[in-house]
Amino acid sequence: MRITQLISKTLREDPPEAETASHRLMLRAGLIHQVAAGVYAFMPLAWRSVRKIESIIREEMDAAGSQELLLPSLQPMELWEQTGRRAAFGDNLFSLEDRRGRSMVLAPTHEEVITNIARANVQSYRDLPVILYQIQTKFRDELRPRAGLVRVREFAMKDAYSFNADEESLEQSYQAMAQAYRNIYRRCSLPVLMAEADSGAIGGKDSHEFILPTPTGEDTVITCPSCGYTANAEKAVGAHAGSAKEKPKAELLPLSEVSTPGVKTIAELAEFLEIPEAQTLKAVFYSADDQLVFVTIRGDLEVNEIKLKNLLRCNELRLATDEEVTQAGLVAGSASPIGIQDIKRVADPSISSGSNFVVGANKPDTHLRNANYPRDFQVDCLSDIALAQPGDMCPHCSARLEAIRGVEVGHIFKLGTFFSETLGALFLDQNGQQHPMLMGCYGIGVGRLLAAAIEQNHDDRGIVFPTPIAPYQVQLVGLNLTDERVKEAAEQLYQELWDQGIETLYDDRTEAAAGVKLNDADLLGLPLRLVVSPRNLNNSVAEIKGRQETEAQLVALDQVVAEVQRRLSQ
RNA sequence: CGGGGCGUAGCGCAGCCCGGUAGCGCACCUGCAUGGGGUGCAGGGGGUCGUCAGUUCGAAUCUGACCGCCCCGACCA
Repeated sequence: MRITQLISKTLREDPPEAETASHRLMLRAGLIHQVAAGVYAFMPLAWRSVRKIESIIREEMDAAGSQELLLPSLQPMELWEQTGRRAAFGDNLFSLEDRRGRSMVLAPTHEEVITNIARANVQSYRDLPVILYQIQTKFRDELRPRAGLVRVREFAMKDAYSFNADEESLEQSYQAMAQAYRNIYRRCSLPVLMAEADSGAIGGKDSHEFILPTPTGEDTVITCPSCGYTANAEKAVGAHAGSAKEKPKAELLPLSEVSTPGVKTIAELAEFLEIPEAQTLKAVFYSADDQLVFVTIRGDLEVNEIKLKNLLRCNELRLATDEEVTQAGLVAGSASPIGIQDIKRVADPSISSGSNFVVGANKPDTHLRNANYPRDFQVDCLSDIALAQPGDMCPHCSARLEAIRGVEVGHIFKLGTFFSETLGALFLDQNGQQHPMLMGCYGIGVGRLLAAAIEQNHDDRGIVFPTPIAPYQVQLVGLNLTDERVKEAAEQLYQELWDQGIETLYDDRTEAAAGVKLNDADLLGLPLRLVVSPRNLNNSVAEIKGRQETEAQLVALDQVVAEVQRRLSQ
């Protein structure tokens, strides 16, 4: 490919809207073009990378014994109502009407359709296991697209679905997919962490996320530097500092009121009374599918809304509004679990990890000292709903946990039988007994993988493409192409490289200054750069340099192709 | 949906307060020079000023409504 034939241009300056490195560099290098919020066109260079990533994914999926197929994106709404996922996805579901007024969905994922395909084609345990996959565009009307290709509304995704007769077989499929994922990341030069993850409200047992660590990531994983325990913060279990094991229970003192004028927050309360935050209990109010829930947790901890949502089995969970709280007769800032009866009460076990806590009195400007569970109040449900924090103790080895930000570049689930039961995907076992198939699903975002690869592999000059996913392997730069000798030599090299099957991008611009060309080469970041110039030509050499090397190597012109081949095969 | 910001040439921005010929940089076109890290000089093309309505002799500028985009939060199989 010749740069003079390429449609996209590079930008000299950083696009101001781009906050993350991958977004900024992809715009500057002319890889992507935004069409709407969270909707991007892939320009020719990026598309070459995407196709390489897809090839890697296909190779690993096929090697793991799964088969590719193609599924429709346009699906009837009824399918989504059958499984209840119209409500589960809510406004994230893109929907439309056809000319007859039938409601249709632009599929955000394909479990419903694939399960129906399994139902129609699998009748016997002899047909199992089977793993199917697709690489297709999916649609999700995200509240807020961001960071270029990281969170978008239309995106290519590889989704694989396994159908198994029993748990053991499901575990095998799950492990095969996990290994395929590790292979894919390795080939894309992505050092990912495999983290235990929340499996969502609908069924599911095991679930793991693959996280690429980066400070600009939108996910947080909690990890143990000692034993390697790694989990998404939504899922992670941490033993909080100052919990019961460390502190023997003090003698329970009688409840007493204390005046706390103007004190609203836990921080203010702790400061006012000169006690640690862990010596208080915090009240938080949620609306779970429009039912008010009173949550109590130790003052220094935060509520993990995912855990709470799973516990309550609700579709929509949000903080209650001030009106809802007041209407329920609660006093925000001084709310108390003591004396609450008509409201659903949920608490974290941390409320019994000490004694003689300070809580609200449900009277303005007043709190109570020496509250103790269960002496002074009861709850409907006591369950771990706390957000794990760095500094907590690892549940496996008791080392201190750390927090890492990252981008989710893959997610695998054991779905269980939710879809197969709901949609009737049944099979007969050896004994003629009918069972729902066990299912797993395994997703990887293709565009996000490209963004993650750039996020991980760049420097202050531009992208540093990993060779397997670089749009081209070599950037051939001709300096001063008005010099006929240079032009001839460069053209000849260009021809020879392609003759040897080496994907080469040739900067054949005659008018661009040397600095422009060299900077563009660094920005695009192909693995190897070849420079042909009058200076080199006088000595019958060309210059070869790896993207991350500081010194170029001089190679005799007739040895250049061999040297390129040698370097690329390393 | 809450908070903040922005829509003027392909991109980045000024002009708007104080209404009166639409401007700058990059990019693009022509010519000459230059030729190893975003080079110089000269000339040139390109804009329904987001949309609609209103005020006015006259609106990029004032008023109103709507639309879109970005950032933070909530959300995220």
